[in-house]
Amino acid sequence: MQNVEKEIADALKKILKEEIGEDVKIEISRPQDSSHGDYSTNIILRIFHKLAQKYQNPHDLAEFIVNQLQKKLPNIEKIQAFPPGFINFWLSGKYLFEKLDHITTQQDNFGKEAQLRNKKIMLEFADPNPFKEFHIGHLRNITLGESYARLLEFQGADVWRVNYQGDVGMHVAKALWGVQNSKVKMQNLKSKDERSKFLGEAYALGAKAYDEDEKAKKEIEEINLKIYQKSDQSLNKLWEKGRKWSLDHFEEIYKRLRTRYKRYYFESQTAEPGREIVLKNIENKIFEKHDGAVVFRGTHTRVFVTSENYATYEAKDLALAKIKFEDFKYDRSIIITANEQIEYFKVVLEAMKKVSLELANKTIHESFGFVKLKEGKMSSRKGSVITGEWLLDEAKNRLKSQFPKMDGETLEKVAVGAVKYSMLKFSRKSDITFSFDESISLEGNSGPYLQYSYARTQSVLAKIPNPKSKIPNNSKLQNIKLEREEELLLRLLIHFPEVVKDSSENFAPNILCNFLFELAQSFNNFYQKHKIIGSKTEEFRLNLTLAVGQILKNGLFLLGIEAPEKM
RNA sequence: GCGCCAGUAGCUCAACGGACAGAGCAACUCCCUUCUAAGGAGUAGGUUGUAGGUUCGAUUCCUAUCUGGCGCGCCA
Repeated sequence: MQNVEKEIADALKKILKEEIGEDVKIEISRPQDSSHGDYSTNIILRIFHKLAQKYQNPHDLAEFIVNQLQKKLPNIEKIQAFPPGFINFWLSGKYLFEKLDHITTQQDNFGKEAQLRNKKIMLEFADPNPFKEFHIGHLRNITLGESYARLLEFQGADVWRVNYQGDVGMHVAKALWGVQNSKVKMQNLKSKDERSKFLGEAYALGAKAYDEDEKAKKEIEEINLKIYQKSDQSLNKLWEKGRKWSLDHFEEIYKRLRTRYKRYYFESQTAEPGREIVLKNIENKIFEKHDGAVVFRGTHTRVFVTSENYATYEAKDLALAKIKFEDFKYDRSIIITANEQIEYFKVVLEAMKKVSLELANKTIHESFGFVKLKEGKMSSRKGSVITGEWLLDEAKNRLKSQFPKMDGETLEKVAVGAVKYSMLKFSRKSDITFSFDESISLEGNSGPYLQYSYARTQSVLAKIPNPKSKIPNNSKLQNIKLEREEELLLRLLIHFPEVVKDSSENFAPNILCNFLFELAQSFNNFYQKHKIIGSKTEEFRLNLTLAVGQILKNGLFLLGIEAPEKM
């Protein structure tokens, strides 16, 4: 199908070039208010200063351009200049009906683009640390990451989802110290819940001791070194056991969240090569020795190898980039972490630029905001953490008490959908204040609202034996006089591909959330006012319902949320 | 101390430098003999932290200032 935005932009570009003798960049957007048309541009206001001698004001120029454009755009039936100088475009009925047809034909592929075809993208997200809890910050990370992966794939990219987990380092040493000094016996713990809870408590114990007790601090530092060197047999065993417990637990969460990783990377695997990279580059002055440690002087100074001679997170990341590239010759490598690592990555990338310019240029750090708790503070060192699993279970329990008859599968889909949506609907970079009640809300701008709207479309369609056979041809449709609600819905539907593209390019699932919410609202309004089955225009309305259902399904998929047929 | 980010309705958040600053929740009115009421229609709620500036136009950009969060050589 033709791309109307491009048609408009090209036509405008040509006319403006004749007027001012140079190329201008034209932006076509969807007006917030539907009374301003299906597409709009502010280009006249932007370039008016160049033609101020020839025209009285921007509106006059806009009028002139509108006249030039008339009849040049086959899919546009009305063009209008609006003060102070906007130009607004309305799509033709023919185009709208063709598009509707296109949606129901394309089905699950509707909205797909080929922008990123043949592009290999490495996408690292989640990054929970074994021995520590999978908390709601990780939940936001994994939810954003999975959605981003799907958005990129929808644009044609070949995406490798990878997960980098810190199985060595001070946090592990603290947890192991906690294990050794805990009264609880590991062999008594049978269930996965008990085990992950125990590890969380052990970490809290170790972290507290590290801060408050000099002797414990020494012991923890020793444990840390022993793990790096793998020098202590019994400690190794403990480490392997705890590590496995954690990873098994994480695996269950990934499954519930419908995320599958292509590769797992571990810090135990990047530490040594990372250290080597750094040591190798002291002589050429990229890194420098200072107070026994090896540091890099960038925007600020960071330690890459400690005076105890083990690699820090910084050094490990240098090796990770290399290992990743050996596995998958990526065009782009994206790492998703919380905002607090922005400055950290700035310096690591500065160092990487000197060590390996090629990899550094392909690497992008994308961050997201902190998840605050409305109900109180969260701290893993104090053991007062809301775990991802707890939240999912809590959502499910509350749902169950409200809908006792709902089957287990749907319960899970809706509960997970509610939690995921609550992480996606806000703009990615801003901190969010997280509330249980809102995160598992079923009303308003929520995951379940979208799922419910989808189920509603399916429920209507299920009443008709074969709704697809009821799709009329276009010539028949064009004589239909549309109701207000139908027209608004139809004119909204068609923007889905643009929204997906926008959402993908900016790594902003919230844009898609907002659109889907608006769409569901518009459909529900239509549904409330007009009877679908048995109406005079039943065929058209079924077709519209089919298209809405399809877009909700595709959109929810891109958010990583499942769309149940029934609720 | 330095740096980064943010302050928008009672609450939680939207708004490529654009058109009367929008939603959801909470409050108040209505709508189930009708395809799913997890729904729909409506009312009320704002000097966008403060003071300047740039612009045809500023929540958005700049400067100052206040408040909050985060980050700053041996954690990850």
